[in-house]
Amino acid sequence: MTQVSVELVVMTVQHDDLEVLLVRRPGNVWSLPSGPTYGSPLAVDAARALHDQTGIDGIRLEQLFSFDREGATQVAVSYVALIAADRHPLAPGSDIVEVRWFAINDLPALVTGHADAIAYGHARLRAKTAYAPIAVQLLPEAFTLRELQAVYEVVLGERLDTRNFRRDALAAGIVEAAGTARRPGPGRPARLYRSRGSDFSVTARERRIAGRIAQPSTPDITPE
Amino acid sequence: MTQVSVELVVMTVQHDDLEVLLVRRPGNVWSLPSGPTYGSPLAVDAARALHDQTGIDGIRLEQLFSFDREGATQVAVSYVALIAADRHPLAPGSDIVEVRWFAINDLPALVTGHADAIAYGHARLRAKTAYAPIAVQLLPEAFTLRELQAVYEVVLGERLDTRNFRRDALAAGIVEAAGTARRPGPGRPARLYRSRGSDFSVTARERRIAGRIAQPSTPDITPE
DNA sequence: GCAAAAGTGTTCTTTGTACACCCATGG
DNA sequence: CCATGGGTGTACAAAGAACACTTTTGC
Repeated sequence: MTQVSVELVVMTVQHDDLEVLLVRRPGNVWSLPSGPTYGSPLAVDAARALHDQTGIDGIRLEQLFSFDREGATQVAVSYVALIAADRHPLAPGSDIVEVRWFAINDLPALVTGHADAIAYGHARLRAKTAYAPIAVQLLPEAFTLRELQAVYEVVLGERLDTRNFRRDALAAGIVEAAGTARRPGPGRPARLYRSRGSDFSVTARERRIAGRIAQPSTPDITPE
Repeated sequence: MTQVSVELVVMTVQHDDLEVLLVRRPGNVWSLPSGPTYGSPLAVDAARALHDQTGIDGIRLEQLFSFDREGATQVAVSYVALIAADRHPLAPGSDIVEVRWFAINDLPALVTGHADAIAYGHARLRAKTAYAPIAVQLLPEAFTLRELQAVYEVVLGERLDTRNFRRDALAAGIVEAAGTARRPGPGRPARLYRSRGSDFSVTARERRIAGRIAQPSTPDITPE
């Protein structure tokens, strides 16, 4: 009976904030990019919807949750992704009037249920922080440790201690030195690092935060 | 286009082993209990399939993953549960020839993809161990700490240190004393405990184990 | 009195957290 | 020479891991 649709929670770090990608169809409120399935693998259908509606392509998607919303006749399989906004110019698709990044703490009115999906996507992202080198994919090939830390702080929504962060990031071996930056303005020039693509865990406070992710409000079934 | 089905990874601890519930339809190999959707909330449809095929009722389901398997025209939304086998007698449904618990390390030939679903369900269960009082729902109202430890050991597939386990379980405050057991055979009689329903974390090795759960092999989409 | 299971504490190591000052540069 | 941002180390607290013997009972 039930039909399947896909929807995407695509996030970025920009303007010192975590932002989500939203689209607006003519005469509608904002919503997550979403679309029907065509019988390809779901993730392929999701990638297609994303490409058609926002112009974004070639990103890694991770399945998030399948929502069966009150009164909906469809099951929406959602995907999350974290990308570098500046490497993915936006191009609204034909039935889309607007595509835009919104700060996750300052969302516009949304299609029912999409706010939940975003919240859950954010939780998943925070959780991954504890064991995956998430930030690295957001930064240019070479970056400073302060930039890396800034990304983590935005994703976690929490200030990190610089000394501990550096110690942990270096110890985890995700980065290797790559020269020295020559940024404009005053201040000592920073060292540059590049990703070593290995496994990561900034084992500290992130792990605590990561621990418990409740499922979104699909009602539990517990009769009697 | 795509249709939705539901399937269930229902687990128990029995015979010193973690077991999964499987069903067999006439002329078929074993499979997870599964069924179509009827437009009710998915979890309700899942509960119905479980009840119709196995006779099991009234259990708490948690969404696991949505599988879109190679060549399948359906998306299978899977659910996990952990129950006490002895409190749920099995009653094969009308189109089922056999319902049985199988040790998770000794599964029969299965419908394609179901082994993955089981493995992922097991991983999820292990992960929950770190922060949820999972074992308590498997034991009778009053139980000994050794019984509780045995459940954890089976779920984690790992031997735990008795002294550390007791310290942590008591410190976590999930159990309270409830008299003394008088089990047959030699040996000092054990104290009984009952669940206090509070939150739990046997914070030790479980957390390490819990950390990383990779998604099952839905192929990642990463063009270019 | 011995076999069987229950119960109990301490030490060491690792991980996490808090915290304040000097360094290199541009203007 | 000062404002700006980069970089560094140490001490304390908490959590985890390892480890062996005594107690209570049935037979």
